Amino acid sequence: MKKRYPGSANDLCQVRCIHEDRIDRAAENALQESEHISLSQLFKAMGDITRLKILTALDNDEMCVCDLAAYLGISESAVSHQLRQLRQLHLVANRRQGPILYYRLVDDHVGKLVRLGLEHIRE
Amino acid sequence: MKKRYPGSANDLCQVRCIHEDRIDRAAENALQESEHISLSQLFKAMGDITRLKILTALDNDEMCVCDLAAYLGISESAVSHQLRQLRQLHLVANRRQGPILYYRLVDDHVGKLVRLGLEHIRE
DNA sequence: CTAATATATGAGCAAATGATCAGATATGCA
DNA sequence: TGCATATCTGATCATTTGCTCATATATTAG
Repeated sequence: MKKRYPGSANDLCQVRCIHEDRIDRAAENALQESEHISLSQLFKAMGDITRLKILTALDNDEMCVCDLAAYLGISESAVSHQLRQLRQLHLVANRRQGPILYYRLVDDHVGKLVRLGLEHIRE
Repeated sequence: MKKRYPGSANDLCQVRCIHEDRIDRAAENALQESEHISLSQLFKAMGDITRLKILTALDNDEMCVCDLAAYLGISESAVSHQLRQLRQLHLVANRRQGPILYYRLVDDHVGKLVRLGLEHIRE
């Protein structure tokens, strides 16, 4: 049941396309590429245990960089690097009080994602 | 305002602990280490764009390996490798019909996480 | 201004990751 | 049994990643 997949770079390349209709349907219903990129960046940010611990810690209370470093047992530099990523993804924000930057979650999306994720792993 | 953080490996190491109370509270309210590990594995699985596309495709309909390979434009081997990871995390399951394995989402957690994630990136 | 604190940033490196290729396993049919 | 199809798996490699170290910036106190 070999088929030639239309649009294939090389017509001679026989792609084993069992269900062309499903492939087309998947392509039609798919998210936009930009959405897939943004979504994967969001989940990737929460997919590192250090960043995840930062996020779950901030879900309780705002904390400064050296608090987080002491809590996590890693250098402040490492925390700062990770916080920059989380900032760029609009997951965390900060407010300055003198020399200290207090970080917090931007909104409750992270909290909801964590709770939903816990549902999955606890099943 | 230097403090020595109790439990520090080296008592001479002066950790800059501004808010020891917040650190203690974060530690008390924290998820278990095993939960942090499992959660980060879940999000990491969804944090790769190829795996995420597999998951969102399966959210529409079950598909076999070569369907997914054609849809994604990568080798069937690559798809199989990623599906193994998703299987091990109980995100996808399969049923065999002859020589073909049809993959599907195990439950709706992935769909919910995706929809929640989209809320965040669309804000 | 100078010193000290708090954080950010760039370079560098070891470890993790995702893809491909080659080869193994499993199923169905002649 | 022998062959083709569908999938899986191990090895390999280039890229990405997260940390540390050194250094730069920003704020406050003296």
